[in-house]
Amino acid sequence: MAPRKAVDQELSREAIIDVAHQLFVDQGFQAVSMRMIARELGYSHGAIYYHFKNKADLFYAMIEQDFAMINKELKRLDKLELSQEEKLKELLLGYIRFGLTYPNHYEVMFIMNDKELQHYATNAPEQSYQQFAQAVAALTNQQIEIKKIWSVFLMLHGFVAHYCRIGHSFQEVEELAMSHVDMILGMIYMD
Amino acid sequence: MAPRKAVDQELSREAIIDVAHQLFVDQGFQAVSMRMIARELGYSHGAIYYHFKNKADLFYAMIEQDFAMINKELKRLDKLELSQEEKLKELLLGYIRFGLTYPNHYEVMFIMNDKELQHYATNAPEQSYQQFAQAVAALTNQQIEIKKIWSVFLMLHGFVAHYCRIGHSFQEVEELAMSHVDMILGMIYMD
DNA sequence: TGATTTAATTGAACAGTGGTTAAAAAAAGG
DNA sequence: CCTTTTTTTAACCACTGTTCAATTAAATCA
Repeated sequence: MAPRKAVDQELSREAIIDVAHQLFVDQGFQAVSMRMIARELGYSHGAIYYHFKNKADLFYAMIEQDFAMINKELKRLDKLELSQEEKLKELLLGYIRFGLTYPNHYEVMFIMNDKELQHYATNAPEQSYQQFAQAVAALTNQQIEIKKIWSVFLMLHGFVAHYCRIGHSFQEVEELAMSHVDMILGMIYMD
Repeated sequence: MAPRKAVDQELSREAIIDVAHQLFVDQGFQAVSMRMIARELGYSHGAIYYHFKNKADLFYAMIEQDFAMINKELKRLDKLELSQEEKLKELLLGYIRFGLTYPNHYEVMFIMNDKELQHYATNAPEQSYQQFAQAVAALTNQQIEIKKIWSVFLMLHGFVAHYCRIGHSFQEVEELAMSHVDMILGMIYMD
């Protein structure tokens, strides 16, 4: 039997998540196998089970990181020295940027409908939307209707969902995203 | 060996497509196997291969039907006796109505995402969009920018995709749909 | 230092799954 | 009766997630 690897090349949760991240983003949950991840890492598939209970456990450890990222993104926005209008614009554009920078996680949160994963992530989208809605309300001094915020959210979601699906990066569609956001802003400030 | 079934219950391409459609929409391309489809039909899995070359062939035949359906819907609108503004509103609302009345078809056409089928999943919706865009351009006397039409499409898509996912019918969200459409119309007629 | 314990890794094994093919069989049509 | 059409079934091979005894490097202790 082949020997255990030396400690300076020991496998870690982070290393597994990194590789799994690339593969999941590239091919989706179903298409990626534990053996593929292990092969990519240069380890045997059994080794992953020492660090993660199972495939779903690995997947959720992975997206937990990116939920933290959304919160960080919202806090980053709060600290910027901008006018309310500029902050609002940055919020909307930031939503698109996040969705297209982490398309797989966006898919899990707002698009994917996988029976196996649904048990874990059910209320996550709702929570995320609540944060978004509160930010929008604050940045418009509560002048905007609830219904309108919801429409704004769906308008952004439509953009991200589409370009997520056809696999475009944020850079590739940045200009379009900006014009999309401008139209939404025009609608917000219109009576 | 078990006998061949009597002719009055003969398997047909249509019957296979019907069952496959439900399963594909519910669970995605990868998660649905030829054996599952056959089991649901009450036939053995080999029988499907008499009617379709392989799994992808079955999927393509299925999606072709769906796109034919949306084109028919667009032509129906053209014949209505309404003003341009009313037609435009009916077009946008009709898009949502179609998506939520046939959520299975819509999901397969515009939401479902599978690497193995990405070529088809990007080209076919593109054609459908072109028809939609031409209709919008015509109903606004070509006064609307191309970019704006595309944004309108994505705004509608966001609405349909979301309520498709959580399984709401058109009736359940009709009011919200109308206010969503009104916001989009306001944006269209604004400079 | 050497012995022992602990942590990490391996690879075989299990119990399935998948798409696809092809020979055999039987119903239908002529 | 013979041919064609349709269906079944076994078989092939390459997968899958997961478990677990065996194995070995590192860490700890005497």
